Amino acid sequence: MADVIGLQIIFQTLGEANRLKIIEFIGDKERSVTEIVEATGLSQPLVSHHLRMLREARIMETQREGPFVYYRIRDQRLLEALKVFLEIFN
Amino acid sequence: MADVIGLQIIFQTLGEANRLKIIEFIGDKERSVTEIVEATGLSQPLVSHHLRMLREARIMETQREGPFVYYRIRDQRLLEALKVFLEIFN
DNA sequence: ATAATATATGCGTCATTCTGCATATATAAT
DNA sequence: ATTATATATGCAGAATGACGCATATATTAT
Repeated sequence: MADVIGLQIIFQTLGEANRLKIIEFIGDKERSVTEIVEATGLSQPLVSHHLRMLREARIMETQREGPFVYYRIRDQRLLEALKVFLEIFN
Repeated sequence: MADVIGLQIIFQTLGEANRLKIIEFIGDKERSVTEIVEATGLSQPLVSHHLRMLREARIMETQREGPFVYYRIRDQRLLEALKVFLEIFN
């Protein structure tokens, strides 16, 4: 169970309400920034800011298609791990 | 995958280096505050402070035995979940 | 080239959190 | 009661992070 300290950035990034909202909205799908803005009600710069953190933490990855940038969760096992956390802490 | 927002406190609490050190040291065992202080090299008040947050987040639970307070991880499945995170993010 | 839409970045401010230090409380022994 | 050890708490300063706003960059269409 060594190296847990390396997870600091991950948990730091997950420990913010708006980023969790974004993750919950994206789920196992792909979503453009605009879609995320509309779904969350956050300002576009704020969403971009949080998406950047999620990408830099390697929680999400992006794919540009024309003028749109689609975000998705990089490793779908993360969603399973989140379910485990939900079981542990109601 | 709803309610993920409820995990904010958990991830916030896990997203700090000293607390991760404490978790890593405790593992599946019980440890007194003094043992944690010695193992981490942190000051005793600082360790107490972080332990309080871990307890309030229901990540850890305590048991007093005489003058000692032993801390342990409340649900051992958390350790498995951390392993999954380590697999996802090297 | 200009305009329109989509996304990203820079900066200042406010709020939150970590830490050190001093001190308080709890338990046990003499 | 006093002393010693174990743990917890209060407060102030420093560091960090979120947010709003303005603006920059990228892409497509006219």
